[in-house]
Amino acid sequence: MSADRAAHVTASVVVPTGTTAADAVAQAGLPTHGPKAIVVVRDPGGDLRDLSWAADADTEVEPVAMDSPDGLNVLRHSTAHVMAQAVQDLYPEAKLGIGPPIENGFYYDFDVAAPFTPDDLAKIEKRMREIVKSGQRFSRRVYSSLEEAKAELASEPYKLELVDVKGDGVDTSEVMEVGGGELSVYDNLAADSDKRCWSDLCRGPHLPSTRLIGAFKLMRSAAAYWRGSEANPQLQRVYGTAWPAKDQLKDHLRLLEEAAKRDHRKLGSELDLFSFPEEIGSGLAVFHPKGGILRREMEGYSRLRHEESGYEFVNSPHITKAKLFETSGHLTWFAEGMYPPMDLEGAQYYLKPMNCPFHILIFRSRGRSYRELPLRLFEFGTVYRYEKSGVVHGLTRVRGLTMDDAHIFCSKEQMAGELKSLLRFVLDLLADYGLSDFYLELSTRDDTKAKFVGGFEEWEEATEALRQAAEESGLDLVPDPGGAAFYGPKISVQAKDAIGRTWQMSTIQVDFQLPPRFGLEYQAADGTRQRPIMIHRALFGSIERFVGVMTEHYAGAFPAWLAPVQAVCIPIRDDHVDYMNDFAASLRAERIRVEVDASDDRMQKKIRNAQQQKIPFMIIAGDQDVEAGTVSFRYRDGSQRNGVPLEEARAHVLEVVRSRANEGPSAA
RNA sequence: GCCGCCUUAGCUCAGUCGGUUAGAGCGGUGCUCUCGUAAAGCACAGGUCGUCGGUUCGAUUCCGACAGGCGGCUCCA
Repeated sequence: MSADRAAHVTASVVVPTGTTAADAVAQAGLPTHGPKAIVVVRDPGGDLRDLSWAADADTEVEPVAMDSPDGLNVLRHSTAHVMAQAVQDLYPEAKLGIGPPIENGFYYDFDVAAPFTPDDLAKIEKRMREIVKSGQRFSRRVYSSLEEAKAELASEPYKLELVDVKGDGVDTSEVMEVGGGELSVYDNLAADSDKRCWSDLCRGPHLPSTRLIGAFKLMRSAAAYWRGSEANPQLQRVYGTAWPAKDQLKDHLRLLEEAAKRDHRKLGSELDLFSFPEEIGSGLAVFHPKGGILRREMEGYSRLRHEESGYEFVNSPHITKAKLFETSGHLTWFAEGMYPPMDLEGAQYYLKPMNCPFHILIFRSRGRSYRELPLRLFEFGTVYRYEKSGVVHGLTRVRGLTMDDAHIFCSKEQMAGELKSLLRFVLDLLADYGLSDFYLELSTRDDTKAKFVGGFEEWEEATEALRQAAEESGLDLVPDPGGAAFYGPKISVQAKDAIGRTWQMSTIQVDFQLPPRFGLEYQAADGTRQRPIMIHRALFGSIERFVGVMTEHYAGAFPAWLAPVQAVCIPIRDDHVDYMNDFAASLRAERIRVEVDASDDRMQKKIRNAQQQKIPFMIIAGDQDVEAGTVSFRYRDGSQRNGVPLEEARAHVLEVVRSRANEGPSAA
């Protein structure tokens, strides 16, 4: 049981034979309304049941409160139903898709003639309020047969399709509409009569009443493919959020605002870090001087760590003749992700979408001995990928990117150890940049799907080695069956940022495809020729994405060691400029990035400017400080340290920067 | 790539129901002010209203295509 869930567990109650869960909850004196209301119960089999569920034998159940993770899902799922009812009230021709709860909210898909406008959403929201207020009851009903279900759902083509999918025995566990051993429908009944207002094919469970929906808001509408496939028609998806109480909705909206303030695209231009000039093309960034410093610092520290960990640095060109990518197989399986070729002197050249083939050629440039393994080749390699126009997004999804890419060539025997130390290395390095909350995803082969390269045993061995490395890290490991590339399984490191959003960072991938394609081999101790195992890995993913993630993680207030400008000296009057220049020069001599603001702004304005630029140290001096031979610090958090002797001030800045501390600085 | 929305000064945004000189704040430049912890004052410069085409006597405004952006879907470092 997760800690999250444990915190919400209420002592179990017994539902006596022939009575309902609601009776038992009321009997136990548990809340039945308000944000902490018990909305469903968990039966001994672990399934969630409506409060109207009746026991056919004395049954011990666990009451589930609305503000628990399961309770929130129920709330949001029920709110999705309310929304669908509102939509069909207002747009009777709308056909229903699916409407599950998601993180922080829910969505529902509709087939409508025209997409929803913001005005439509406002109308839908208004209608939803009426429904919520009217206190409709959710009532479960089970279809006695497939035919009965189909007859009732005759006007809902998508629901019919779901019923049939279920009939096919396909796993539909992720579809809320159908599940378990029966087909059920939820009727919304008017509060004071048993009049049926609306129904939806659904496995439930649901809130007892719409009145329990404390707060909700429709967020946006967008198109989504039916059942997630590009080949299917697009439905209109409406996203909403729902909470047990109004304050929680407010908090959630505040969090979204906070996230918007951290948006690296916005901060990127505010802090003059990078831009995407239209003239260059979509998804192609230029880094301005300040963004350039960020990259240089990030790359520099990474280089240092790689050097210490036995990596060798290589370089490779950005374009190559087609043959290389024919050999590697990229042109057969990655062509749609590549820029089209250019014809030169009778040959076709391609921009490289990946670095691996180049590193392979370096491995193959001469005979290799087992004594050289593991051979770790590292490069900040810039690659170009033709991303579909709709997916390009800030720095996190671009068409030109620089990977901190390495390929490790090792023997089969070395693989497990190498993976283990590699994962440790990855996590340590990310932690040095201030990311510390991780989980891992293990992407494995899905045997029911596409073809795979390599034998079953190779896959097993590599997957096991990855799994062991992951497990030894002690981090949560989320399986991602079928997520592997066809040439090998992988671990990806997901990092949570300062406000809890997760980003895919590093990937560690075992490759069975390329070594044989390029005929790689080395000479073993016994004189035989062996094929090396190849591991691909990128820690930042791409420098561009990493800059974006760091920007959002720190909300632009970078740690002093990364900050493009580490200190600004602010003279209070013109005649303090020389004093500040001298002090700045003494810092600059220690490679501190320091500026003196000698503009004719008032010092309050200079502080405001430095604050907005999120500069770690503001160093101020006026008459008092000049006379005393001191300076005064103001930090980003507004805290101050006044009258610090010059030598001490200098040592303080150096200490904070050189420690690569990711917190502060602050006087606090 | 698909669906919807958006594009006016370096930035954030007004505005034009199709009609002489398109506005504001910030930012920039100049001058005045010389000031102790988040915005001193004044003045000036800056826009062929994303691009191309169409409709019209006349288009920044209406229509279309394209480019770029935003939110999703699919995909992904």
